Amino acid sequence: MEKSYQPAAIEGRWYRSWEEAGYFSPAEQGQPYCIMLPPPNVTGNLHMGHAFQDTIMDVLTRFHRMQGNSALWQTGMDHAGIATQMVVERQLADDGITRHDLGRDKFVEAVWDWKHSSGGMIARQMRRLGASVDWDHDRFTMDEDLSRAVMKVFVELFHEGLIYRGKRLVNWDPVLHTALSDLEVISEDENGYLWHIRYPRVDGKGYIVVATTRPETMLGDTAVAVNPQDPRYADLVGLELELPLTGRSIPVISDSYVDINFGSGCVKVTPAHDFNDYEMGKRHQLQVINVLNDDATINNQAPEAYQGLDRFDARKQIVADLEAACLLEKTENHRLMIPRGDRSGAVIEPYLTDQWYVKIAPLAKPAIEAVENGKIRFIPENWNKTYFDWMHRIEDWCISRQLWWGHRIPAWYDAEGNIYVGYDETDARKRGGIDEAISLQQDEDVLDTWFSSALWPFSTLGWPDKTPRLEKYYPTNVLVTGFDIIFFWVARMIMMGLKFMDDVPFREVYIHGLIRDSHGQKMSKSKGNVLDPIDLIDGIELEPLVKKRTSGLMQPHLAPAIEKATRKDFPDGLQAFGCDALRFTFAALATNGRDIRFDLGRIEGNRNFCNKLWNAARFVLMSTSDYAIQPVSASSAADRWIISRLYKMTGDVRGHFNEYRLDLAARRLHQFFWNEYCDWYLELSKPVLLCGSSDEKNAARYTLLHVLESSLRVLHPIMPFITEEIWQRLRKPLALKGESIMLQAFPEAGDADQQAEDDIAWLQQVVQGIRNIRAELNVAPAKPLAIAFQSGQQSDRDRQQRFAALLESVGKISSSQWLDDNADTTGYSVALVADLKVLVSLQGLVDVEDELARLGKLLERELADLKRSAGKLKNSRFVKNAPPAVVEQEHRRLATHKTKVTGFKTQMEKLEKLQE
RNA sequence: GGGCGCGUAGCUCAGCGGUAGAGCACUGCCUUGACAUGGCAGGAGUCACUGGUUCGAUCCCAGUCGUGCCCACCA
Repeated sequence: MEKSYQPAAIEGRWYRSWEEAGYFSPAEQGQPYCIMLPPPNVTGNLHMGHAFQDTIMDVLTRFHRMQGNSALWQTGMDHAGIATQMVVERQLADDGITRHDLGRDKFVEAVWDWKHSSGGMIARQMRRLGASVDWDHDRFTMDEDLSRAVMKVFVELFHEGLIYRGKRLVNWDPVLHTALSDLEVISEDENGYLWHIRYPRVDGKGYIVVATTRPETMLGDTAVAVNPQDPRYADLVGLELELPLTGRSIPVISDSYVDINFGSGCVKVTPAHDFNDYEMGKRHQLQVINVLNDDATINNQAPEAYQGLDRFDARKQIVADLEAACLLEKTENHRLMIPRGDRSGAVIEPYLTDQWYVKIAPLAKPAIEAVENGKIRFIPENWNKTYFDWMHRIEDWCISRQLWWGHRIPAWYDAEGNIYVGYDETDARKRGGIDEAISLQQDEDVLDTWFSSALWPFSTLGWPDKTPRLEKYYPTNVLVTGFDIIFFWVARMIMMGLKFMDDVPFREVYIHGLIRDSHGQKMSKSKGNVLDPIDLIDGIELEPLVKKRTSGLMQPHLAPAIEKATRKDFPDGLQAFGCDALRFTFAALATNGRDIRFDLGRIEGNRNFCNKLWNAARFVLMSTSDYAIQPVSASSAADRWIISRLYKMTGDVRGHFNEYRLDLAARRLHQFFWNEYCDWYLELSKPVLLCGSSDEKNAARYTLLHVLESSLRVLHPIMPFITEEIWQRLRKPLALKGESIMLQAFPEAGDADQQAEDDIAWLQQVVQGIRNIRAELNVAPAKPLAIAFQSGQQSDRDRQQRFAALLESVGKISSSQWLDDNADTTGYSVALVADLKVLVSLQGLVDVEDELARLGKLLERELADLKRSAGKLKNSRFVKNAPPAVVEQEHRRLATHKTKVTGFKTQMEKLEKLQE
């Protein structure tokens, strides 16, 4: 074996071999266990969030696969309507063409071409991560099967009255020229103005002042509203006002929506361009005047002077014109929420159009109940509150998009505008009773991407056909996802699953945190703080990293700052840490419900852990390879101890995996393997291997191998590659059956061996006492020491005898002896193990004063503890009220501290006498 | 305006009713036949603040401050 672990050499090899062997396909036998991969966008690159999430899912899948379950991790990709269309349009733009130049069919063809040539990036990256997904059943939301599912759902919901077409205000993206759902609109605080405008009274008796943040919409005003409780305007209601710049006049109405205390208390009402005004307009039967085109320029409903102007240019012009007409009372700075499209970044307009909607209330009700009655459990639990909040206020879902890439809406119109819905035109005709003579036109729109994603848990398994896979794996076990798509995806899957499968899509939803950079910032291309998981695996030099981060920026002027920050944060680029170190780091950071600051220190430490594992294996193999190993049950205290610890660790890790506490599992594994197996057991095995009897040697060799092999299996879900590589090397010495660690059984926990645990705990205390003396008194670590024991119990004498050889080796002891209780110990340095004195001969080694100082420090600590224990026990309320076990424990502590205090004190007195 | 988090060692984070933990960083010693990506031994925290409940609070409750996120129609 190499002297240090070289991940690059083995990772790709093992992944290929697993995939070729078909190990990722679920086993025929066993309890079904299924996780749905949240399908990444086909345009996407694997980012840290994916890598984190994939690691969690892979750990769970491998863990259950090793328990003999029929484990399916369903993979696939999402066609991501808007995102994908934008990518391809941008490419066309490079050649100076628009999609309209190509026409719909040719454009869709171009998207498919693009998908086939460059849509597989994420799948390749997932392989680098070791993701054990079932590639044989890879799915894409635009596949024929899945499209059939989409059509069926649409048609059925339509004929049930749960999908309808309606004209109302939607969120309109004037750059992409499509409607968006509420969720795709991001509102953020931005700086703006509040303009106070005078609307003159038609009767010539002065004017009313209205305050607005959007003066350009006044062109579509059809009323001014005041609060009915507002005494200032009570007698104005019903009056007509002159709408400036338009020549129209509009009424004053009263509506309790108006806030008396905001602005002037008068609101201009523009039903066509504001959601609230639209509602108000309905209440008062106001006229709805749309003054915008679909690209947000002013249309011909407005005065000619403004027609064709962009809305923001029109705003400037209108403000100027009002000012010129002395109708602008004042302009104030004002913070307001600006809605923007999550893809285009364009300011969204409320816009009156015909769109398709899902009537959501009937679907939401059972979906709420499923969480209420525990059929679905959120982990951590508090997310169900977020879920309920949203589900209780949910509005009908706008599902039509004015795009070309996506599932085209299966609706046809005749010349009168009647609607016919069916799987295809023939079906639609049949259902509507229309013959060939009447010509029909299919709806031009496609469905929201999330419409097909909502069906993912059953469409990927074969629905609407009753396939064995669907039968076996639905409902799935757990959904692993980020909180950011609880509304977009999780809630909608629950609704659709209950509606069409009559059962929940998953029993648990594990919500993980967001991966941030080491400063707590969200990772994003424009911030230039993105880490590529593949770079963490393979490593990257500084210059290519800088180039990667600064090229292709939307705002190129940010490049210098990004370059500077990158050079500061990663002066040497990134080292190659390997996949297992990355995965282990993700697991260790996967704490419940908390965002994650990704810190290079952590992954470096875990890379070292891989190396530790590698070298421990190297040692074990070097110590065993030339021998025929006979399996034996452990007999020595050390052998029994490490097995007892292994059992404990295995049980703990199982529990942590089952509770989605990958962080605790990783921590526990690290602690066991490094601190118990390597630091203690390996060291304890060395003297046995060197000079034990042949039976003892065999037992030690077997235990070394056996515990290593079991640990590898417990580690495998988190670190698949290194565990497989080492496990393969253990097959021969342990005569293991099976081809791969992937398919081995996950170890079972077993009973603790309390006697062995007590024995080794004693030995550790003695050794640590000696080491402390050595270090504190500056005795060379390699210098053999003469040791004496004094006082203590019979059990101390027994143990000292049984472990003499181990003590000599691990404690670097040259000789040991027992002293009478009254023997002179002034020439010694002392460590206490309960009432046993471990004495190190000071002769010529140290200064008495140093020893006094050392003992003084220890004494001080014991005295403080003694005082605390005594104080507690003196408190009668404590003794009376605390549980007996706690009081008992306090008594034991007090006794121990007393013994130690006495021990240190007497030794110090002797030394002080010596000094005089 | 509502809701959800978070504030524990220099840093990143566990713990969440019985004497404060890990990794990294730091200090000292050590190239010991697995590993210097290492070993051994250390130093380091009034667990944000103020009250309350309790025999006992980092942990439970209330409030304050700081900080992050989500939702929401105040023109």
